[in-house]
Amino acid sequence: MPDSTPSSLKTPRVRFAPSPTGYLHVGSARTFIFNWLFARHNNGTMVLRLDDTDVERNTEASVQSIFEGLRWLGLNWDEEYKQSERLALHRQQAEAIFARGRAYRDFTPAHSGDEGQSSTQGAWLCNPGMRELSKEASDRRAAAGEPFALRYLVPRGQGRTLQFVDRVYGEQSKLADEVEDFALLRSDGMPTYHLASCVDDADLRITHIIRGQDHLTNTYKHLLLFEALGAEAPQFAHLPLLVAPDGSKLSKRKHGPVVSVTTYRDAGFLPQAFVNFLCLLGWSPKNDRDFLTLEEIRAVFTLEGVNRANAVVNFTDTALSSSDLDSFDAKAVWLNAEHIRALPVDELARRLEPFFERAGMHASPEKLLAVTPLIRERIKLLRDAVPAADFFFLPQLAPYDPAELVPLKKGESTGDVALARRVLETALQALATTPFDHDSLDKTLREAAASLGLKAGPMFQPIRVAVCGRKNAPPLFETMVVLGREVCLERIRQAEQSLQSLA
RNA sequence: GUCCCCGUCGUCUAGCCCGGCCUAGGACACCGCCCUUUCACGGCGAUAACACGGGUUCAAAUCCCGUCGGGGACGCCA
Repeated sequence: MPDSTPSSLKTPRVRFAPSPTGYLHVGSARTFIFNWLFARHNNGTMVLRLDDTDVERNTEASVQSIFEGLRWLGLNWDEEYKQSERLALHRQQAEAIFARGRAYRDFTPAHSGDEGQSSTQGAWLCNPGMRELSKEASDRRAAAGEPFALRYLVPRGQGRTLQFVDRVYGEQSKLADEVEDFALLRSDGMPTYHLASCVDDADLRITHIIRGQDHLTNTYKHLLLFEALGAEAPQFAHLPLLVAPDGSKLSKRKHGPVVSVTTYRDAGFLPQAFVNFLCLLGWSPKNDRDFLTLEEIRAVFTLEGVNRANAVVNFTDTALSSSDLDSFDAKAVWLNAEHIRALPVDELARRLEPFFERAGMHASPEKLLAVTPLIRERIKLLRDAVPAADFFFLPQLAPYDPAELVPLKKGESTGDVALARRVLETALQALATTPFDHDSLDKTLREAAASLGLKAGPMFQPIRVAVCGRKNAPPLFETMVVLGREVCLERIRQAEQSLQSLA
C-alpha cells in the first residue's frame, strides 16, 4: 500500500549523491554537511549514494578520495548505495516511462561533446522529427538495431506550468514548453543522471533533496520525471553556490587544491573548524555567533536560515603555485585557531603528533603533552606546530644568526656584544644550580638581571635565542622547564661560542 | 542567444517576509592603543556597506518598477 503521507510531514530521508569524478571538493562537502544537519536535526535518515553512472569519467581513486574526505569530516550516514549496482531498476523504469507514452526514441546521432550548438538560436529543446516519429517507424528502426537515446516527451503547446516551492528560494515556476526533451537513456543503454537520480530518489523514498543551486533549473525536469514515475516529488532546497574570489563557480581545474577537502585536512584544519566555516557560508544562526560546535549547529539548523546569495570562499590566488599558508580564507583559519584553543590539551597533543611525524621528528607523547600548552595559542593550523616547536625535538639547534643573541635598543643598529656575553655567562652560572621549575627560574633570572643592572627584556632575549634558536618563542621559563637543565646549559654554551664570531 | 537566480562593510553575515526601535549590528582581515620577557593570546578603539534610478508612503536597507552588475542552467556530464 502506497504511503500517502505528504513528503513534508514524513520523517526526513535525505541523500548526498556525489559523482566520483575527482576528489571531494568544498562545495560538495558543504552540501553533504547541510544534508547531514537537516537529517540529524530532524531525526531523519542520511543516505550516501554514489552517482557513478558516467563510466567514462568515474575512477576508483576518486571514490576513495571522497570517502577519505567524508570520513575526515566525521559525519556519519545511515545507508549507502551505488547507482552502478542499480542499473536494472533504472532501465526498467525507463521502459515503464516509455510504455506510458512519456518518452520517445531519438535516433539522432550523439553529439560529439561540449561544443553545443545551443548558443546560436536560443536554447535547444528537441531534435526535430523525432518526437513525431510514428510508433511503427520507431519500432522498426529500433528492431533494425539502429541506436537511439530515450528522451522524455516534455508536454508542449499545452501552456502547462511546472511549479514547486523551494525551501530556500521560495516559489518557482516555469513553462513546460521551455524545458528541453532531456535524455533518459543513452544510446548505449546507460541511464543518464536525471533518470538514475530520480528513479533512485523515488525508490529510496527520499523526502528532501538538498543540493547546489546549479540544479535549480534542472528541478523542472525532475518534477516531470517523478510524475512519470508515479511518485510524489520530494521537497527541494537549493543551496547558494560557493564561488571563488573572482565570483566564478569553484572549479577543481581552475582553482586547484584549495577546493579539495584533503588540502584543508593536510594543512592542519580541525574537521570541526572546517565544518563550522563551511556552515557559515550561506547559513547563519542569526544571533551574531560564529564560533559554533557541531552540536550547537545541529541543534539550531534550519533550511530557513539558509541565504540565497552566493558566498565567496576568500582564498588567495597564490593557491596554484604553492601550499602557502596564507592562501586559505582568513576566517577559516581564525575559526581553526579558535577550535584548536577549545580542544583539551591531551587531545590537541594527539592531533599534533602526525604532523611532527611527517616532519621527521620523533615527539614522544609525554614531551608533546608538555609542549602543547606552550604552543596552542601560537598556532592557527596544526601544521604550524612544527615550525613553532621544532627546537623542543631537534637534538641540535638549526644554525641561527649570532647577532640575534645581542639585544638592540630602540634606534640602534649594532648592539652590545659584550653585554650579551655577560648575560649568558651570568645565566650559565645561575642556571647550574637553581631548581628547574617555573618560579625558581623566574626568581633566579630576574635577580641575575638586577645584578647586571638590566631589565627583563635585554636579559631574557639572549637566553631565549640561545635556547630556542630564535627571538620569537613561547614564554621562556616554561620552555626551559620542558627542555631541561642539560639542554639549556649546553645551548647557552654554544651561544657563547658563536658570539665570538661577532667580536 | 533563451530561461532562471542573486545584489548590505574587502570577505562571511544580522536586519528585509510583518516599512519607523538602523545616525545599519556582529565576525574575520587591516590599522592603532593597552597588557607583556619576545611572539602569541586577551582587552579596547578606529576605518569600512544598504549597486543605481524612479516610484509608493508622514517614513524604505526593508514594498513596487526599471537599469546596471554578478552568477547559474540550457549535453546521449553529473
